[in-house]
Amino acid sequence: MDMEVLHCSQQDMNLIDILWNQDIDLGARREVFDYNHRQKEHELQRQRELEEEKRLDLLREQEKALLAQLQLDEETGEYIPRPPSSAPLQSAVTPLEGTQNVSFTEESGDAMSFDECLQLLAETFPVEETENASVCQDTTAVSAPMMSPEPPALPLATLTPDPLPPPPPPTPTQRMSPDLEQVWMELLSLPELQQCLSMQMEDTLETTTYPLPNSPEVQNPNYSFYPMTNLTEEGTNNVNACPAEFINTFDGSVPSIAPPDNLNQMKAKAPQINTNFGAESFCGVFYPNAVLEESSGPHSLEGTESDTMSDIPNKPPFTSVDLYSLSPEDSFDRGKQNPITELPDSDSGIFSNTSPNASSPGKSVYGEGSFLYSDSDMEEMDHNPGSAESDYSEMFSLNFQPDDLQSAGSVCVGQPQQQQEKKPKQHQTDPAEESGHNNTPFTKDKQKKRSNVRLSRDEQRARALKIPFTVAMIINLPVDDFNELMSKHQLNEAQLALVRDIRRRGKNKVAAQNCRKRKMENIVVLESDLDSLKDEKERLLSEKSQNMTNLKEMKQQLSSLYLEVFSMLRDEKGNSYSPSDYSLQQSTNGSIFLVPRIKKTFIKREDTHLSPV
DNA sequence: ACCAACTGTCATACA
DNA sequence: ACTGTATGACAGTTG
Repeated sequence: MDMEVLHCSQQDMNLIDILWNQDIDLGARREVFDYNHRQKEHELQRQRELEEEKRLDLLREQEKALLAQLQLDEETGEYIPRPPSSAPLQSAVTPLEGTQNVSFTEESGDAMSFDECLQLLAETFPVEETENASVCQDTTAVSAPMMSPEPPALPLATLTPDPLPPPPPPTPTQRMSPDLEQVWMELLSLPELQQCLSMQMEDTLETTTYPLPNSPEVQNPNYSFYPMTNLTEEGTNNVNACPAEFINTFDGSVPSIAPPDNLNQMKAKAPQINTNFGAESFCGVFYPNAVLEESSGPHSLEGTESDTMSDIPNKPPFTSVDLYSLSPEDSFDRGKQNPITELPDSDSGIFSNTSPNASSPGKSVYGEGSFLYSDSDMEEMDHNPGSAESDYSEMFSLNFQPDDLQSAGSVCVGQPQQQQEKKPKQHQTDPAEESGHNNTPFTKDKQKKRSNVRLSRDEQRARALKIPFTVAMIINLPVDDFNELMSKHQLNEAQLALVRDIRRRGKNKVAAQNCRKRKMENIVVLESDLDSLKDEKERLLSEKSQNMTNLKEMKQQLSSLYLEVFSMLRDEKGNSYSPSDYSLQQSTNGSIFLVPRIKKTFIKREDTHLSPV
């Protein structure tokens, strides 16, 4: 294993060094370079995983009968043998089954060739799966720290040449012998296998990318990618860690990859980012010259690479400013007090793109992710009608307007023009707002402008009291984090009061917006109900009219029938009864009586007898 | 100047 | 008790 890592990394590092020496933009080149390698090795890894899974299935069946010691597989729900070293391997491998199966089933055309490759691999390296499993375990163990008994990943600050976070101690089978490694390399060179791998890579590119320990940048301790990979893996949990270079490139986008339920873990790990990483430590290495450029200009890579590549613009936030635990005052000053550095180093620097789905407007669940939004991101979301977050994008954008202004130029991806308009406006209106006067409105969106005014007031208040946090942080941090943040900094009473007021106002503002939104929705619903009720009323009236018509017709028919019956009645003398003198009445038992009308008056007075017909 | 709509804020109740 | 949310009411801003 180590040999393989060293072997691959040596080649890779040579290439990298060449690129470095040639002053090539490593941000792009490296990705392509590493990407291919990663794809290939990733495919191999997956093949090994699959093969190992098959082997493990056999072992399970055999050992099930033999071993009394059983263990419940968390993934499959079935009991599997628990050897000292294989048990964690199983649990580490099984999570990948789903992806593998999907990938295999999808490529029906090359299934045979791929299976052949697998078969060849299985026959050639019957024991190597464990090594591969260790790799996978590396990923899964970190991604599911709660589930795995393995020790946590290495401290991020600990940069060792060993790319693997400390998985369980390597067993003899986990290490690849040089011979096997050579065979592996030969296998990799097989055109057929490469074709299969390329097919697999296309699938995995869209879904997942796994970090390979023997990737060059990981291998080299000088590259700070690896810790970032670890970090990301920790944060993204099951999200299938991205390649280190990707993660490094869009550190800010990582949370967006993570499902909402992973935000908590992200949040838990966030401080480590700050404490263990200097932003320049890993960005400056790879983007010594590009950091500032990327932070101020559109990215050529955006849109040309994969979807995840589009998140590159989010890199500057992390590169320039830490999360809130990193000297907030510093970031505050940089973001607001220094107009020059405001563009790249604004508060939005601490924001990263996160799925807003994880946050509900009515709750503080913006939590980590919400305040990690950059305003430009929020604007993008606002301008993206098709996004799922469109419902809440307004509120978010309102929340983060101050950062929007401050960071207008920092991540000017989509609307540099508009943001450039906003920024000078902010500076001009700030003094004006103090006097209660507002200057010309530049923003098209009145809503945004107002929120800007409001939040800029709070910003100014916070600035006046030297509150070392951003308004967005104050408002959107969860209670625990907020309290923790408060406890970390010695704030006087005025500062505390202001911070809590800002938080209260910010939350209440959102609540008011929600309330009004609901109110409007209720009005719409009520109007709709009113319309439907009107329609119902019309329908019922029409039905009533129809029923009246029918009733009238039936009465007429009954009257004619009545007369017809009367015309057929005869007395003893054969004379017909006069309808004016007699009437027909039906008793409860069904019998019909001919009742003299004259006697009706009688009936009232004296109960006369009725003559049955 | 007036007005309507929008928005932020406060006070209060409630969970 | 604290925090967040909901909502009515009020005031400021804006077109």
